[in-house]
Amino acid sequence: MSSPAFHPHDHGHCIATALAQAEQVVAARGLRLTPVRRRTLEILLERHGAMGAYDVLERLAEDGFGHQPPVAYRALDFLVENGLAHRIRRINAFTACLHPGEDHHAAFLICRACNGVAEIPAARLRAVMEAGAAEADFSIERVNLEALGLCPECRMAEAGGKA
Amino acid sequence: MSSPAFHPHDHGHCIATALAQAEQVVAARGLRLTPVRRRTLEILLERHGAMGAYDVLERLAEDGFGHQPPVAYRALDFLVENGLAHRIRRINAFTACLHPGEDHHAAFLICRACNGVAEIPAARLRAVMEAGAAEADFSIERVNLEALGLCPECRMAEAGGKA
DNA sequence: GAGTGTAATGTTACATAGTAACATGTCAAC
DNA sequence: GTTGACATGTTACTATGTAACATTACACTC
Ligand SMILES: [Zn+2]
Ligand SMILES: [Zn+2]
Ligand SMILES: [Zn+2]
Ligand SMILES: [Zn+2]
Repeated sequence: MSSPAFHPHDHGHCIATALAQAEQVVAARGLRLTPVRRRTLEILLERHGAMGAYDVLERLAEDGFGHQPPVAYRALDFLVENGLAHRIRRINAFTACLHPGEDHHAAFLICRACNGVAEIPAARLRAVMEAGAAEADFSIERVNLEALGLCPECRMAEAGGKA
Repeated sequence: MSSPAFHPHDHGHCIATALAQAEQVVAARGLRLTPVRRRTLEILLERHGAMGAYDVLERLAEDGFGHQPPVAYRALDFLVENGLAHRIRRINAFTACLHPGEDHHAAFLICRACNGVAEIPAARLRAVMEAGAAEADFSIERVNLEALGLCPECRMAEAGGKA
């Protein structure tokens, strides 16, 4: 199964399974998926896309949660630390993880036009990276593998716009 | 030759060749390595490390250049656009490129303790990334391949510190 | 060698992103 | 019902990055 992110699919299914798995992960670790945290995850799950912390915050505020940056950052950090979301450094944004629980190394395809994000498996990438690091006697702790470009839809739109 | 960045070496040589190559690249493109730009590159070249734009700016200001952020960002952007420096998104910083001119895709090993940065070849990484993108029908324009961890020296220091 | 166009530099002012520190609330355990 | 741990909220601030515009340097023309 390749990433459905950029293609039509039953996204309700994505959301349902991601939430269910999130519950499990959190329970297994003896942590709590509190209202803010859950809502934050739901917001991220609305699209296969990335959202800035301040956009998330705005949504949370609308829902009656706090209005200050730490409210969003704390929830987002919680999700990231527990593998329920990923941070996309390239665009200072966050995206929900589609298959939390599975200990995976992910890479990201980021559409510069629509902020869409697809998560692709990165086991091989990680391995190659580790090999390079070994040669330099460097010990890797975290990796960020991100590609910026155009998703199929936005590529069409750009090509069409020129015509 | 593996990356010398984290090991003792004749760094004057790194600097000299990088500057010479920079001159060539810029001349070949009909651009100008003006004083600010050159000085910015020299500052980045002082170490195999990453510097934030504001740190660079401070140094530039000391040398009599402007004191405002755009001064640094413009010079840095020029260097990045022409392959003379790289931007490290993970830590919002910039690092000099060690072999400009050669059209290369680089990955970076970033020491979280000393901000040291080693550039490693990323042709294979890029290829794997492209393969993943192809499956998702995504067209890549730029990639960021970064690993955070500890360089050999800082790893020793940390291990030693515990003892 | 004055005039003109372009690139580069500089400035002000602002936008966006992220965090430290502390006060308050919640809730389970004892 | 008190304690302790965690979660939420706030204020206030730091850090990073840009838009917009004024000024300067310099090549090129006439
Ligand atoms: Zn979906
Ligand atoms: Zn798109
Ligand atoms: Zn060197
Ligand atoms: Zn180090």
